[in-house]
Amino acid sequence: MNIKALVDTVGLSKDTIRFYEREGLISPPARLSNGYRDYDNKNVEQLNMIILAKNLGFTLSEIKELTQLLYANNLSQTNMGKKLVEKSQQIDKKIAELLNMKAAIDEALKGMCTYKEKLSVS
Amino acid sequence: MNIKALVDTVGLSKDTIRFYEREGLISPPARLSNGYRDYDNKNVEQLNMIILAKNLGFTLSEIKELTQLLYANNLSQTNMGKKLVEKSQQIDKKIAELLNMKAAIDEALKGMCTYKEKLSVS
DNA sequence: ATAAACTATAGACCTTACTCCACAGTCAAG
DNA sequence: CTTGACTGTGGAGTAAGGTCTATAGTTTAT
Repeated sequence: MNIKALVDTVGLSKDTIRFYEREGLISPPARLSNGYRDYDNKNVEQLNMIILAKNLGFTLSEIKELTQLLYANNLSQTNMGKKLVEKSQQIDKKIAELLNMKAAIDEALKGMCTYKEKLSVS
Repeated sequence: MNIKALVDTVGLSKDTIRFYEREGLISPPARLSNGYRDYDNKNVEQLNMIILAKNLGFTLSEIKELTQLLYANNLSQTNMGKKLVEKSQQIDKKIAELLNMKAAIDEALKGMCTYKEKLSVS
């Protein structure tokens, strides 16, 4: 698939996709005889993972590490295992923090309801 | 409390704290007669919330909106309620995405284990 | 065979979120 | 009453993460 199709599939700009390639966040796509890039499903998967991870506050260098763990086959197994467990724990922490924030928001909402009740009683 | 104490409490640099003040992310602290800032617990709370939210991938302008919702008293109640519910849903979505990523990581870990088993059998 | 749409590279430019610097006033300890 | 740690302001500088522009080759439809 050419870059236009990829842009339409993942919703990133072509500049961003090529920037990610330069930065080593996605595997360099195959090239056609004319020099055009020819992306595959793995690239789509990688980009979707990047979008997800970015939205969750991971930096590009963290994402680079993560995608390399998820898509590379050439890392030492024990090393990789250690890092994956680490990432998994990092994610658990983020989930806990999100629950925390949600609690603060719900608190604020509850406060508002109390206020409204007071209004409707008086 | 002066800025030094605040720095020691929240772990941000003084430059960052003053930057957040300029950007309207925290309430402007009271000033002593000599012009020094005099922070209170509300400021500490606000900064902790900012740290949390930043770590979760919210931009400063999103955080500005959020903290204004949580700490301001001068917003129209219905408007505020709507936005808080919106934020709450946004957070639910992030949690779902994190669980997704965790699944991908666990998948990779499982794959590794299978690989290891094969090795130990052969 | 030419216009319109696509692709490539290289490098300049931009925004966000800090971070640092210069210069000046303030305060507490010895 | 000076030295060292603190505070203030304004403005320049920096790193990350893109985004845009110029210039040039390719392909498809008419």
